[in-house]
Amino acid sequence: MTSISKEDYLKTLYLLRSDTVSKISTLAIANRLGVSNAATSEMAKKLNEFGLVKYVKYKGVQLTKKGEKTALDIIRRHRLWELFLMETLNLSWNEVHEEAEKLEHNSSSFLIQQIDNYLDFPKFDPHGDPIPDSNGKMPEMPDNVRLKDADVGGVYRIIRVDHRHKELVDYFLKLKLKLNQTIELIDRLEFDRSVSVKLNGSNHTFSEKIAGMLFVSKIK
Amino acid sequence: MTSISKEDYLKTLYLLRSDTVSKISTLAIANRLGVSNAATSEMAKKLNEFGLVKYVKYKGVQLTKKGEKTALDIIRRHRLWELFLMETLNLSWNEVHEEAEKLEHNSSSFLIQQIDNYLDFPKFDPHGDPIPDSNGKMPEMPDNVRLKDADVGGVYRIIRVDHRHKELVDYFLKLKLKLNQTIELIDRLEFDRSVSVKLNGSNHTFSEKIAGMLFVSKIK
DNA sequence: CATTAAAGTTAAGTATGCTTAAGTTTCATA
DNA sequence: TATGAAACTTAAGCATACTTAACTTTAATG
Repeated sequence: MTSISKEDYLKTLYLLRSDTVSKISTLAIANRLGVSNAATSEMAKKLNEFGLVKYVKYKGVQLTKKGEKTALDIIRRHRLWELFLMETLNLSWNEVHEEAEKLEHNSSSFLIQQIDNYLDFPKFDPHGDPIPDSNGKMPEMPDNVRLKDADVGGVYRIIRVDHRHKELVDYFLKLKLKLNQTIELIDRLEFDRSVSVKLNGSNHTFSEKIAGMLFVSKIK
Repeated sequence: MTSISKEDYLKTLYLLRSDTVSKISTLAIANRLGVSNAATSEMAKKLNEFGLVKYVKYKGVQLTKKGEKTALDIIRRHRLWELFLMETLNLSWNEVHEEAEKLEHNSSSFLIQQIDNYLDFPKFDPHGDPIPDSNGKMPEMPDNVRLKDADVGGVYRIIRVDHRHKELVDYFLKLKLKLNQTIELIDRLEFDRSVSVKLNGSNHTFSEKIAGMLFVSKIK
């Protein structure tokens, strides 16, 4: 009834939605998955028949409760695999994502439970993304903002990194930037909204775009 | 060029061949993979085109050097995954095989190298099957015989278990039978060729069929 | 409010890998 | 050495998931 492709569509629907938008356009899904629009329309129809999404022609695709449950399960698998590979094999941020993309579709529920257990039921993955529990409940994220929106003079803790851009993650790795490190927002240039920060005792300047990829939680 | 199905056919061809027989009938492959004969004939044709097997109609299928290389790589992946899951998650003989059947097709070469490294380049998997190295070289098995063919009065070490039958592996687990244990062949009934053995300080009787599933190496 | 570009859908076609049914080859044996 | 059963192959058809090309709907704009 499901399949790797279907799982990918459902996961993508979950990841593309926001607090305000739950209806996703077929174009957005297609772009994210790297397939044609036509493929997405077709799949939307099928997922609708299976009761996994609500799909109204020309009006976008929306996860149903049932679809959301499946999506959360896939996301759980993905994030647990990432953490497991980092913990056991010492892989880096950049090495685990691609592996997890495949492993998430190819392990039994039993195996996922064993991994969860081994990791002692973690709430966050190595990039700071929350891991749904076995009932599909997402842990609460601590209060956080993107570094680009943080207050000048504030002291923050890095709690999450957007890791969709390999090159950027490589850059972060080079800086030895890690989760839970303290980061101080020294200044922001209004000219281009770039920020100067203090991290690991050194000063760095991040463009607004880069600062948009770091999520931080205020310490003081 | 390859695919999960193709990998499974190649692996099966490798596992079905013996010292004397390398041409495998399409029927044998079909039975092992649980697909129809027709599917196997079709696939044989395709693998032949790819240069992975030599296939002559009505005469069976035989791995080429290139096909063998791929087969060995898949077998390597399978056995490394089995060992890795047992070592890290403490899974049992019976729990790792099915997982490895999927994982073997869904992990990068890089990940497999990392696992090999983590395990310190093991030569044998948890069932005693040899693990090809990264160049596709199979480790030599120690001299061994099936327990059903061992000498009465001999003292042996268990070095390999045929684990294709779940029910039998469960039985072995219940007996706490493990690799490298000492087993003594007390007697053999000519009536049905069943054997009495001493294992873990207790006596057991194994049918010829069961004794055929245990590979042992003579100690004295 | 008509127009049109962008967004989205449908249709036709492809590749993979399976099925069943029909047909062909092989080989043991009478 | 003819023959029939078993082994094997081919043909036709199906499901999934994709493509491109043609078409339809939507919605922003003059």
